[in-house]
Amino acid sequence: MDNKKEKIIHAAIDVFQEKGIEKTKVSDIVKGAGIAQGTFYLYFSSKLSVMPAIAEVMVEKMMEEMKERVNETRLFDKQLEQVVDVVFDITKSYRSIFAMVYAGLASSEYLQQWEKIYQPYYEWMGAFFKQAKAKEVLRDDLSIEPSVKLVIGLIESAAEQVYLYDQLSKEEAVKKKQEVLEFMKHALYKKQ
Amino acid sequence: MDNKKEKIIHAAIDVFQEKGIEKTKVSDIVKGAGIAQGTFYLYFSSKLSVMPAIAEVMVEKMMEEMKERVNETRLFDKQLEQVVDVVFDITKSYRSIFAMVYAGLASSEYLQQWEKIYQPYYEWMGAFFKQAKAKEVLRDDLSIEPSVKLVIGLIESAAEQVYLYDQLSKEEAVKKKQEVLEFMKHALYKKQ
Amino acid sequence: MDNKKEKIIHAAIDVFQEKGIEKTKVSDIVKGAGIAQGTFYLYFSSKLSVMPAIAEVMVEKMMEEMKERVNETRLFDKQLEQVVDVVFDITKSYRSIFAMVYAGLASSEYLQQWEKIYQPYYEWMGAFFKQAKAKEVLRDDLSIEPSVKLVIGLIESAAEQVYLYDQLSKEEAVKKKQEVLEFMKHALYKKQ
Amino acid sequence: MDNKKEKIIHAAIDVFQEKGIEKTKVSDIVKGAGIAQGTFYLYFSSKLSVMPAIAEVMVEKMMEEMKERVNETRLFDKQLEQVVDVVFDITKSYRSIFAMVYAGLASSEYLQQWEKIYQPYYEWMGAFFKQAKAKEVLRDDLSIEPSVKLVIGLIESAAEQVYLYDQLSKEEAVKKKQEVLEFMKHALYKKQ
DNA sequence: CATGAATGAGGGTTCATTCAT
DNA sequence: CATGAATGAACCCTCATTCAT
Repeated sequence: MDNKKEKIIHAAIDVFQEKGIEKTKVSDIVKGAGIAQGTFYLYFSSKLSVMPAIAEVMVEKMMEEMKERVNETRLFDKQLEQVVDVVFDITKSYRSIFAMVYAGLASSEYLQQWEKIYQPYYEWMGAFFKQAKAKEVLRDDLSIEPSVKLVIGLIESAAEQVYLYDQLSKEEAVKKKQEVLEFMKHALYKKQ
Repeated sequence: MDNKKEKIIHAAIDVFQEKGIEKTKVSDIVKGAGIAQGTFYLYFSSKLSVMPAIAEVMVEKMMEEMKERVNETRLFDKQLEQVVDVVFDITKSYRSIFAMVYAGLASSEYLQQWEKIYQPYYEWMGAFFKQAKAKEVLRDDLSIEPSVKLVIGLIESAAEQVYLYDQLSKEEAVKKKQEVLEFMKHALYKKQ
Repeated sequence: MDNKKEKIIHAAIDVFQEKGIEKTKVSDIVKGAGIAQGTFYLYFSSKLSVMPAIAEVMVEKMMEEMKERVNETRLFDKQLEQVVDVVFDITKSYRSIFAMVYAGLASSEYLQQWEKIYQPYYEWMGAFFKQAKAKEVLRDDLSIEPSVKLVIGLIESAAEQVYLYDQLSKEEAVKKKQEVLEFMKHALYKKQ
Repeated sequence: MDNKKEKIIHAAIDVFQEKGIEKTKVSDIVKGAGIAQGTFYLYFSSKLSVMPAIAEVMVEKMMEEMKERVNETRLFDKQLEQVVDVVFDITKSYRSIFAMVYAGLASSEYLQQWEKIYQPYYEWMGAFFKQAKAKEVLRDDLSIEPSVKLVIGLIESAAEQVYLYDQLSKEEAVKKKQEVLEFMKHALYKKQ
C-alpha cells in the first residue's frame, strides 16, 4: 500500500499521543513522517481526517494481536486471560488516541464511521464467546452480543484506570487484570 | 460568591459540548458567561486550564444526583437500578466533556488532578457497596474497592456506547441498562 | 513634595532600566511603587509621560553629584578627573534611561522639553570651564559653549562604551577614563 | 538573493524611524515590505530581533560612504573633514535607529552582538589613523585603538546634538562640524 | 507526485485605562 | 485621594492550507 500514507498515519499516532489533539500541528506530523508539508494534503484533507485511518490501523493491530496471542487450544479460562492481556496492552498504547477520536470528532462527520471500524472487533469477540458457550462454560441465559460490548467496555475502562489515570506500576496492573478476570467470570460463567 | 468564575465554568461546559474543544474559542466562552474577554484571564490561565474545574463541577453534580435519586429505603436491586440511571443520565449530559478532559490534556499537567477529583465518587460508591454487603446481598469474597472502580467503568462505558458511539434510541437505552444490571448482578451478588 | 509621585518616578526608573521601554508595563511600575494601578493615573497620563519627570530627576542627581564631588580648591587637572568620574558614574546608572527618553519619544511631544531639562547641566559645565580659562589653563582660542557640549558628549559616549556596549571590567573603566582625560587635555589645554 | 529578508529590514528601518519602536506594529513593517504577516516570522522571531540586522545594514552603509567619500589622495585635514561629514550624514539618517537599538534592547540578548557589528567601522577608522600617523600628522604618543573609539563617539554625539536634540539649522550644523574638527585636531595632532 | 516557501485569516493573550466603591 | 477588579481594543503570532516550481 501507499508508503507515504502509512508514514503519515503512524507519525500522527505518535504526535497525537505525545502532544494531544489541541497542540498537534500538521507540521509536527510531516516532520515525523519525513515528508514535505504539502504532501500531507495529497493524502488527507485535514488534520482531523486522519483520525478514522488511525482508528482502522488500531483495530487491525488489535485483531492481529488477538489472533496471535489467544491460543484456541487452551482452556477458556486461559484464553480469557490472554484476551485481557491484549486489551490492556493495546489500551496502554492507544487508548488516548481512541479518546481523542471521539473527543475531537464529537459532532463531526467522522463519528459515523466509528462503528464500522470497530465491527471486526465485536465480531471476533462474539465468535470467541460463542465457542465458549458451546463448550458450556458460559451461562445459558447469556445473550452474546450485548455481553461482548459490555466486556470490552469493562476491560478497556479497567485498563484506562491503570494506564491513564492512576498510572499504576506493573505489579498493580497485574492485580487489576486479575480483578477484572474475577469480575468477568462471575458475570459470565455458569454457577458451579 | 466567586460569581464570575462560576459563570465561566458553566459557559465553558456549554460551549465545549456544543463545539468540541478544538473549535471552542475563549471569545465564545466569555460571550456565554457575559463577561469581558480579559476577565477570563483573571480566573484561568488558558482555555485548557478550565478543564479541571469543569470536572469538579461534574463530579459534584453526579454526587448530588446520587444522593437525591438513590433511595436508601428501597431494596438494593432497586437502588442499583437507580445508580445506573444516574450514571447514564450524567454520562449522557457530560461524557463528551470527560472525554475531552483527558483527550485534550493527554500528556499534560492537569491529568494528575483527575484522581483527586474523582475521589468523592469512588468513596460514595464504596459506602453504597459496603451497606449492601452488610445486608448480605453481595458475594462474601468481593473486595469492595476494586469492584467499585470496575463497576463505575462498566456502567460508564455502556452509557458511552449508547450515547456516543451508537447513538441509540430511548428503548435501546433502556435495554442496555437492563443488560448492564444483569451483568453486574451476576458479577456481584451471592449465588442463590 | 508629593510622596506617591516620587515613588512612581523612582519605580519607573528601575523598571525601565531592568526591562526596557517595550516590555515595561504600568503594572510593573505600580508594583514597584507599592501603589494601586489606578493611582498611577492620578499623577501621570500615560507610561511615556513619566519620561520628562525621570529626566529631570536625573539631571538634578547629576548636579548634586558634581557640586558634591568636584572640589574647587583642587587643581583643574584634578577637577576634570572628578568631572569624568561623576559623568561615568551617572552614565553607568542612567544612560539607558537617557537613550530611552529620546528613543521612545522621538517624534513625540516630550522631546521639546529635553533641552530645557539639560540646561542647568550645560550651565554648570560652562561656569566650570570659564573659571579654568581665567586660571589660564585652557586654550585662549577655545570657545566655551560649544566645547562644553562636545566634552559632555565625549565623556558620555566613552562611558557608554564602557557600561553599555563592551561591558568592561573596573580596571578597563579606569583605563578608559584616563584615555578620555588625556584626549580632552590635548583638545582643551594650552600647549606648553 | 534573500530578497524578502532585505525588504523586511528596509521596511523596518523606515517604520521605526517614522513611528518609533513602541508604536511600530509588525503589520506596518510587512505592509511596507509588501509581504504577508506570516512571512515576517520566517525570517525574524520578533519585532525586536530585526534590530541587529538593521544595525548591520547601517554599518555597511557607513563603510560604503566612507570608502566612497573619503579621498585618500587629499591632505589628512581634508580627509578628516570628509569623515566628519559622513558621520554627520549617516547619523542624521539613522541615529534614531541606533538609539532605539539599545534603548529597546537594553537588558536584552541582542546587545551582545553590537560590538561585533561595529567592528568593521572601528577597523576602518583604525587603518585611517595609522596611515595618518605614518605621515607624521598625529601625535607620537597617541594610541590608536582607544582614540578611534573616542573620536567616533565624539563625532556621533555632536551629530546627535545637531539632529536629535537641538534640531539645528544647516548653518549651525556646518558650524558644529567645524567645532568638532577643531576640537579633534587639538586632541590628535602634533603640536607645531 | 513531491516540495516547502509563502500566505493571511483568525484567535489567544496582554495591558493601558476606567470607575464604582 | 486611593483602590484594584473589570474592561475590551489592539496586536502578536500561529499554523492550516495553497501553489508555483
